[in-house]
Amino acid sequence: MPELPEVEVTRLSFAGRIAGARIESVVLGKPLRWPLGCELHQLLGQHVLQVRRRGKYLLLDLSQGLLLMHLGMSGSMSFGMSLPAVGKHDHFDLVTTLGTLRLHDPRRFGAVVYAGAEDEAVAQKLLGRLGVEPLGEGFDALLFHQALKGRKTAIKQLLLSGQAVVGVGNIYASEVLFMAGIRPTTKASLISKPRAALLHRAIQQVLANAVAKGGSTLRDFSNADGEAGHFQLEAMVYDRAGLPCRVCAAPVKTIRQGQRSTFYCATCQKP
DNA sequence: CACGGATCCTGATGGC
DNA sequence: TGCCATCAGGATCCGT
Repeated sequence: MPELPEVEVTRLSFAGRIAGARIESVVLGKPLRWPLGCELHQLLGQHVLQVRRRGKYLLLDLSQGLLLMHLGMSGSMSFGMSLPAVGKHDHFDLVTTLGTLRLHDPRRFGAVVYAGAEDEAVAQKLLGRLGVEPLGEGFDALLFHQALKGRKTAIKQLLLSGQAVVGVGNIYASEVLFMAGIRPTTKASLISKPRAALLHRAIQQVLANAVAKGGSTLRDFSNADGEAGHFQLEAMVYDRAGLPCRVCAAPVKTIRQGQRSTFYCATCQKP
């Protein structure tokens, strides 16, 4: 589910309510992608100072360290004072004085990892090589064009890699390339400066709009209050194979790139 | 190093 | 309670 907009929508839905809370207990379910990396008692009594986001990671700043949370493919969170009983796919409960933050993740590609205050390496390993934030000051059109230079891979797969810019996943990769008029199979190195500028702007606009719409709910994504997103209703090409392009009415095409589905309009998007 | 593919896991869907 | 293949919003690891 979660690309940058869904992660940001999740963050916005509980960050203000958990700030200042004291951790009272932690309940673990089945193993997630990585081990938590600490004993549970190390978390107890710590306070949640604030909730930040880096790429698709949620970062809970604790009194003495950092809790990194990732939603993987199928994760979602809920937050409240009286959540339902722990279910089959609830794998992490952070019980605090202000409510319980719960990670629900059927496929368990998600993760919760603790990085102690003295432990720079843990966070560095997960966050150290991420590209720039698309909605931040550091996302510059010229630098973005530079990042495409020398990359032989298809632009869609480069976007997914998170090396040039973070947060663009499989839905929004197809969407931003449609808005920029660029064929997903185009080699990144062949994209001119003006077209890179179009793509840069499309990334900013599509992601910001998706956050405003509450993200995309294809199957079961919801924010920490259980509310679904609505961006998918206005997707231009994603999951629209064979349907008429919303601009030119030609049928939307679908291909596989790196074992992921890509959607595009062969008329509106040029190689 | 850059690239492409396999891989982790569970559930939904559709063809037979 | 049919069985099997395929696909699903991510990201790491491994071979070339």
